Amino acid sequence: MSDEKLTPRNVDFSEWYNQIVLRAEMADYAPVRGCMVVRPYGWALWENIQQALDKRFKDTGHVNAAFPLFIPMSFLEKEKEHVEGFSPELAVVTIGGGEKLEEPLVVRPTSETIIGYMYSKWIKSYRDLPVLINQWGNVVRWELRTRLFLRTLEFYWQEGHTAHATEQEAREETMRMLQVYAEFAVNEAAVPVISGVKSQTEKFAGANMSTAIEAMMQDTRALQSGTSHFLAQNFAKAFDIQFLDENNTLQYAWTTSWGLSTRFIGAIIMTHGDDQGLILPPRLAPIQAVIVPIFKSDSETAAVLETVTRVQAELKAAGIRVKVDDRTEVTPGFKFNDWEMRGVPLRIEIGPKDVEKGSVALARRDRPGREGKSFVPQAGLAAVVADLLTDIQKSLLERAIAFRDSHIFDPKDYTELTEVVQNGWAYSYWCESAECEAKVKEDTKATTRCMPLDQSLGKGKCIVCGKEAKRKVYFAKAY
RNA sequence: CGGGGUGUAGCGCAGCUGGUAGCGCACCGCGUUUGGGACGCGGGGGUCGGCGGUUCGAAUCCGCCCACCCCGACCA
Repeated sequence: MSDEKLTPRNVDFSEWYNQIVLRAEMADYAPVRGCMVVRPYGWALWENIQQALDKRFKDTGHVNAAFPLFIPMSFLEKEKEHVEGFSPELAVVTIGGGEKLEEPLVVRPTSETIIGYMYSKWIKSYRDLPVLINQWGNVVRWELRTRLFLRTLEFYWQEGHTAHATEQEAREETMRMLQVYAEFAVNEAAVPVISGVKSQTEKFAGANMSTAIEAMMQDTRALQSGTSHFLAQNFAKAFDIQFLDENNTLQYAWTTSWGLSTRFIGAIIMTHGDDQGLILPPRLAPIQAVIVPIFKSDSETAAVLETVTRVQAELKAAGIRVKVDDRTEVTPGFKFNDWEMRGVPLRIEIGPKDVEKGSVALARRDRPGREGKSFVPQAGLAAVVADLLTDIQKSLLERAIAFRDSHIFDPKDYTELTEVVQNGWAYSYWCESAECEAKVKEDTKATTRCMPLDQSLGKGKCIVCGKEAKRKVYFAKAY
């Protein structure tokens, strides 16, 4: 697969990205426009993402369930903003079993509506609340322009849908899950994110307030990598999710929804990858260490393979995800490049010299060439490897933070803002008017990404119009 | 939907002054190789996007259609 040099990032970032996805065998184009096949290596990464997130969801009291793929068209129409937001990108089934359907079925673009319908059946009392359900599944949005992982017609994700007795509880849930996403991104994927509130124009169709984690890719464009929405009583009213409270008063529930998709794989690729290929964070990497055996003669082969097998067993016993590349049809040099393309964090070379000296050669993926190489004894290798993986994880995060922070600017005036967003993000006061937001978008193609939560409120002038502004927002070109 | 482009082997391409298809990589077999993308020999694989027209003869010329890609509008 990895038979040629990658297009370097600084030559054509998009091309670099596409080549990595294909050559690392993360995904491939499907026969239907805009659809992709997630290949085993890409899916293994997704499974590790799922595990890391699912644990966090369970730890915060959520349970999993599965709702249908098809949603009656009329459900979408019950929430005004929701249908306006999603109708242009719906896939609709009109024929089933050869018969024209009474009512068209929408292939779910998101499941607020059908889950809202079910919640109205299940929720009758304050004692039924909160309902904290998540589902892992796929959805379809008929996008015009697609990119592997970043925007495909069909994508895999999880969507959490919760219902609460009070506004405060629902708001807390919205923020809790935003925090879960942020913590996951930073600690598992080494993707530093900025979390905050979306503007009214950027929010989810049907939400009162949307929040998101935003990550900076290496071309400085922003990638919304996870969202958490406070839906107020909008869907509860549309679907009659009502309950009797302690005082026997009928109340509408307060709901939230939150999601993170296979798009996150794109975030990992574009945060960490280099001109050799992918670099996966050790905590999520399907293969954390790959052993490349090296030998010439038959007599060497036996000795090398014996050592390789023993080292493999020791690492595996230590809980390290290790693979031996025992292919005989390609040379070690080919394998080095191949595993670099696939982003395996650590390579272990074992050859005749190592058998003789009782050593192995280690090469860390995040530091190319001689700098990342070391020669260590076979004795106690598992501990050394574990420490190295920890260090690689840490280094990746530090590097990504350094990149991000060196590309965030505080422009002095509007002219400077229009300049900095060409190669970075601007963090500026904004009056929160749609007009000023639209002006920036028209002049620069940059949009508001999010307004961080931990701001001390109350001072500053809008970078666009000069009026009083309460808080700052990130302006950036986005995916 | 507007502007531009491309369709020839799995991928990338050549052939386009008409004469019945070729190169590189990949793939299969054998042998030699193996510490940074090995080499030799042999081999398999193509309705030339589709339909129609011109012609003795079309990958090649003409017409229509289709698909995909890029730019824009739109977007998790």
